[in-house]
Amino acid sequence: MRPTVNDIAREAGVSLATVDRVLNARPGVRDKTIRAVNDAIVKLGYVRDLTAANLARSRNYRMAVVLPDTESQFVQSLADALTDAGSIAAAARMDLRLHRFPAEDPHALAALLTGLPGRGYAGVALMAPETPILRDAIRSLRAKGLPVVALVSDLPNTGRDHFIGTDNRAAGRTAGVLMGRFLGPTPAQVLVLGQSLLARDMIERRRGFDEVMLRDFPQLDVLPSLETHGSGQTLRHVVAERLANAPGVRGIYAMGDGHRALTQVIDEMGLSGKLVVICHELTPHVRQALEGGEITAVITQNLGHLARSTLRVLRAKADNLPLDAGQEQIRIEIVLRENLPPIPDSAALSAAEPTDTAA
Amino acid sequence: MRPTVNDIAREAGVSLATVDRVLNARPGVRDKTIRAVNDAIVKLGYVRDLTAANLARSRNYRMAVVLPDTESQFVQSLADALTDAGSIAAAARMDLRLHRFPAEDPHALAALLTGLPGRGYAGVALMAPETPILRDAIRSLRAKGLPVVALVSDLPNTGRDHFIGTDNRAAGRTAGVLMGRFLGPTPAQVLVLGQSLLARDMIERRRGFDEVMLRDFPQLDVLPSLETHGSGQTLRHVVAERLANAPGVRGIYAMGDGHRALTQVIDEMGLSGKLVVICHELTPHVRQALEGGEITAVITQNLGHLARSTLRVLRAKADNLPLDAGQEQIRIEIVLRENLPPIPDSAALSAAEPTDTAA
DNA sequence: GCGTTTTTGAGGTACGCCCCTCATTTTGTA
DNA sequence: TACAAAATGAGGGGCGTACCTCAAAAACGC
Repeated sequence: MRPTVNDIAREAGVSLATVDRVLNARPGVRDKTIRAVNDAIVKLGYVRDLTAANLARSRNYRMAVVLPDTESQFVQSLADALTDAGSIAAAARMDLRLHRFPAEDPHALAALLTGLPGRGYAGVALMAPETPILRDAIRSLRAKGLPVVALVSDLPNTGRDHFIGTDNRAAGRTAGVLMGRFLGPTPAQVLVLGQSLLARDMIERRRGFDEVMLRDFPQLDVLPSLETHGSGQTLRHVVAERLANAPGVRGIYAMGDGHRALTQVIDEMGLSGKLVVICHELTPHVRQALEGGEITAVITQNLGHLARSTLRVLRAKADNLPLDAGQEQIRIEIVLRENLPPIPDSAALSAAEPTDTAA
Repeated sequence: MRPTVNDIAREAGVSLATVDRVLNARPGVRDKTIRAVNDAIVKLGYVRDLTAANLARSRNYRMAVVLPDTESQFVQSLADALTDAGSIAAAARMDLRLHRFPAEDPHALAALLTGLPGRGYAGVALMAPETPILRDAIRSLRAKGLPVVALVSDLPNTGRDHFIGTDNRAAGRTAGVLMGRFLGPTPAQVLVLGQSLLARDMIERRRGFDEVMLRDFPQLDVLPSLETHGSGQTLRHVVAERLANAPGVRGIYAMGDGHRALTQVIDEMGLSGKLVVICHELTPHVRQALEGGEITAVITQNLGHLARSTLRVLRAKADNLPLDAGQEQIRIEIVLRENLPPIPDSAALSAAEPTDTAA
């Protein structure tokens, strides 16, 4: 049997009330007594039963997740992953609420954020580009005691409590090595695409990519980035034009989204499988293109993991508890056709339930 | 506020006792009443508070983890990861016990396993090669109601409840593509090492590797596997001899362990960075060799994830609950020097704790 | 309508912990 | 030594659920 608070009290020769005071860091206990209790805790190997503690506290965690209203598959997949994770975490008194803001409107975002406190929220997770007005909004949230967590793209100068996502520079470097090694020693040109060169993650990816290319693969000529501004139309034109005019192009690094348009151009020009194409984020389209051969490799992050990590971090921050750094690290994953993770069947129930609410 | 059993009782116009009977599928309730209660549950959106339920049940989960007593870094890292995960899960009434068995003694293993029931265990996770006697032991465990989970290497013909690990065939394929693409179009020879060609995982890796090599990289000549039988000595000799006599060898695929010896040979022959070396499992040695350039790429699985997954699966099986298939999938990770995950500092406490036991 | 069986209600205790109050003891200080 | 202040003990109510008992009510068969 696991030891309980009562066992500690007996072992330490103090009352339950004192044990409670020590465990919950309440004032009015002599150092000597504190030590006695802690000794008993160590001796008995006591571990507080968190489920019972939370039950007693009747703590619940309403969390806001704020995402841009982009219709991109990535954001959509992220939202899905968060919703999934949230519905499971509901059993642990989590209550996740998704909010969307107009992608290009920092003021609307700020208004949304400042409206959050007072509505019972215990924390906020946020995916957004950094702007001065956002910085202020985040500061004000934190001043009101709400932890703020940056999602996918970091907000380093806002005082956010935590960043959940990959190191984009390292991701860019990884794309670089793959590109370099896959292209081999023959000189070639590499096209780089990104919807906007202002976004922090794009800049960092590009920096990491260039770093490796310059250092390790001098035979490769990396062309200046092409901006697509999120438009499939633009991307198609720009890429088609480049591929037609620069016959030395043997690799494409797509830093942003617009994968569908890219795949189309490649197909139309009959170049599927003949180029090394590396992009980010394993969305359904990208998965298909990997299988089809239009895309060679994908640098991605596990959105399920990211979503669950978000919930754990928000919760830990709300309770002011430490994090398990190893668990919260979002890895940079490399996906090729050969290690494409199978799509888990959502109906993978491995056991029946006595009643349909028990799970 | 989340609805509770009391709310259901009120809504359905029945007593608490009846709600309890319905929720826990106890006998003696009319169909009509059951329906009324279920309607109330749906209407209020009731979700049973699992933590409170488990508390009331005073359910605890003593789980056995059985590993070979190999001194390999991989098994050691796995044991560490499991211990870590176990100590965290202790807060959720988990009680993980590690057992080791003599690696080459199936009888000792079987004896260990058959001794487990009756000692309060609720489940077993096991990493071991499949033998007939093991099959029987597992069947007998399951007959006694203990779920059995295979770790790292699957035990498909034993009726185990679940397998936690990667698809070794796909891992071999992944190693194959990397080898092929990294070596480029120039003809070359590839050395394959494995400690024993009888182990299921080795066979599957080799099969996946060959599959890709034959199909996609005909210019590469994959030499027959060399068996090292887990001896660093043997490995050193064999590899040195081959490298000296076969100047066309430009790639090494190390399917098993013995990475330390391999790194040494490569260093001694001044071949660091000149060969494409691909191996499995990111142990501390391998990490070092990746940074040093002796090893080019590693196919690995996240042991922290694997350990946590093990606990979740054991628990779900013990409670006969469904699994989140997506979460429990162990991915095949590709690690290069550029995306080497940083070692999380174990003292990465992001917040102070009132007492050192509260987490 | 009777007795019998089945269904339902009422209530209690427990799980391990949190959080509060009030009385009592101990400690430190003048 | 007396006194205030600090530390400790004792105890109760609660979180949401599980599981038990016993009595009361309803449904059933004849």
